[in-house]
Amino acid sequence: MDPVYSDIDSNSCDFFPHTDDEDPRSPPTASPHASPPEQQQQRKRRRGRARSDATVQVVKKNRRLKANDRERNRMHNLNDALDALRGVLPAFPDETKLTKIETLRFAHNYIWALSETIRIADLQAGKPGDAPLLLSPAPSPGSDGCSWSSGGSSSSPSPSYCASSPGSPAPEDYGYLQPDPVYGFHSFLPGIY
DNA sequence: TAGGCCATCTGGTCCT
DNA sequence: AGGACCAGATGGCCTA
Repeated sequence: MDPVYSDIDSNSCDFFPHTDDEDPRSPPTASPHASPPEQQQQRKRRRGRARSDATVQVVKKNRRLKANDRERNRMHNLNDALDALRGVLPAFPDETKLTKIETLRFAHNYIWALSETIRIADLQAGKPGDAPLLLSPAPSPGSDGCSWSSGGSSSSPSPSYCASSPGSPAPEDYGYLQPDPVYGFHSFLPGIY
């Protein structure tokens, strides 16, 4: 089990074990002091006010806990979608799980590579005599550190959005599309080569 | 030990 | 009003 989750369990298991409208941890509001009858009404009013303040606090807290729960679920859904995306991307032999940002960039590059493959295949279909040319086996990073040439094509949109992504274009990122010395570029496009 | 990655909390904003 | 979304803050875990 992920240690984070165990941590969550240990820390937040009491965050939402009950419904929003009840709070067993509500602080007692009874005053320990006795008071003269003439002050009872005032006290009552004051106590009523205090209780409503406490109630407001409890309501706010419950609302916050509920929002936290929703936010947690939302992020879990996001992670599930990310896992699903990892599932359709070509797996690496070392089974290293891609980080979130790696997954997104990989997916972007992968889609682009597949699109290029289709586009170039269509071109080849129109020119049957030519030597087979699919994807450029060695995409070269552009000056932005993230785009690369697409086999001499100038019309195809090479992946460049990530250039605007802060902190990205590390060389190892577009390495997904570079020929791997061990597994080769074809490992990037299973079933096509 | 520093840095990267991650999950969670939180408050703000926008939308329905 | 309440939910969704977002970004910043925080702390834990892991690895070089």
